[in-house]
Amino acid sequence: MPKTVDHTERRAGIADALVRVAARDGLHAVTLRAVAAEAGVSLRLVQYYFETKAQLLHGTLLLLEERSRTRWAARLAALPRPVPARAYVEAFLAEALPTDERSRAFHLVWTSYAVLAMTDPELAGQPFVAGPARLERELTGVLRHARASGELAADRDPATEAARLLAVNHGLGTSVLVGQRGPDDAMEVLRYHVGRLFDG
Amino acid sequence: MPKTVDHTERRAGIADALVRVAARDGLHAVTLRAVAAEAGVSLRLVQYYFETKAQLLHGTLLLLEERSRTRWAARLAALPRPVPARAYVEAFLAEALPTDERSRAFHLVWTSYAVLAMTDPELAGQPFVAGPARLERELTGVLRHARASGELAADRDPATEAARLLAVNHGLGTSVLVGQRGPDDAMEVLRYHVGRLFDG
DNA sequence: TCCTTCATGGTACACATGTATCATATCAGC
DNA sequence: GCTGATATGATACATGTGTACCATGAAGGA
Repeated sequence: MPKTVDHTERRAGIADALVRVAARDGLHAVTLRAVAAEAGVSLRLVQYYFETKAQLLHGTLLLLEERSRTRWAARLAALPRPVPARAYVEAFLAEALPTDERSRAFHLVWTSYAVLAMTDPELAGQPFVAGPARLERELTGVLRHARASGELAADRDPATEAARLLAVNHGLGTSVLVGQRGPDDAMEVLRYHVGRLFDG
Repeated sequence: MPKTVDHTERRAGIADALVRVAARDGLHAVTLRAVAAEAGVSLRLVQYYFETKAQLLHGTLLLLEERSRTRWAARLAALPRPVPARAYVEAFLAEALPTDERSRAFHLVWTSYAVLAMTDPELAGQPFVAGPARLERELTGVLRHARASGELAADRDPATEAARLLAVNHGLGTSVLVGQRGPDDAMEVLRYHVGRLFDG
């Protein structure tokens, strides 16, 4: 075998270019040629590493989800054990809000794709619904445990509280993305919410 | 002047066709020809009543917002005076969740357009950010008044609570649109939230 | 050394889309 | 009844897009 190129790395470079284009001009502006130009490669190369456009998008989303999972795991590892529910929740919220540029790009691409999945049953199955659903289950478990240990008040419903947390988080994220609110203001509201949750 | 046709009505018919196409196939599938076919008119007619595609989208969004405002006013008119804050909030939440098919189409189009506005500064100005912002101000006012009258606890911050309400509402709306949750479950969470807000 | 396979460049093709243009029927007003 | 503006039909055009095809350099194994 000749030339020997790291496909994973090449694919990551192209996927990053896609994310940059999408974050700058929107997902509708993501064309094979635009991604190729942004990545500094030829159109043919994008075709070579991702057979089709659907696979390009799919692969990019998978990469984003994997990185998100990694960051989340790193945050969790930095917490004391056993993990206090409040620290867990706050770590989650700090991760799931578009604060810096990278995070903004991530959430923008994700949200755009979610909107596509709303009408395309082909896309609906994949992790773009399952990811948040999984997070919600995990959060529910943490809150349930916290309630059992007395960290959370007994009259709180873990499942509903988890749904509420994800909902308020997503809603604030959207308001930041559209420029209605700054990340700091959004974080303020989230802190208020968490404070209410644990301190009543 | 000949023929005399009601332009407003014609435009409304075409705009409705656009909403149907967008709700069924997504905003990316909204093409002049698709809208024309859905409306049962020729491509030329769509061009005639909306000079350009941007104006078609813009006009449709304006129509949707006007109708939304009308429905909201009707709900408000049905409430007893002076309006109890809790009733006001519950009316708002009942309106702002994609329950039936019409509401789902409305929210889907709105969300899709909001995603476009995230990267297109041309679109960012229009009511698609101002609408929710205005609602948030109104809600803040109602909650402030409620706090003054004792209907809302004194340790609640009206502005933050309003932001939180809109955020959780939007987040739940999105989860319904992507099929993660049914409208009933979402309404359940909202009721829980409102209950917490007023009853502690 | 040669040859097969990988990596990459260039380009053509079919198709959809927004917009512009030409044509025509219909009817109000003089 | 004539006329001119209105409403609508049909179609052409330039452009962008995803995909397919052909060619070629590069390098490791026989």
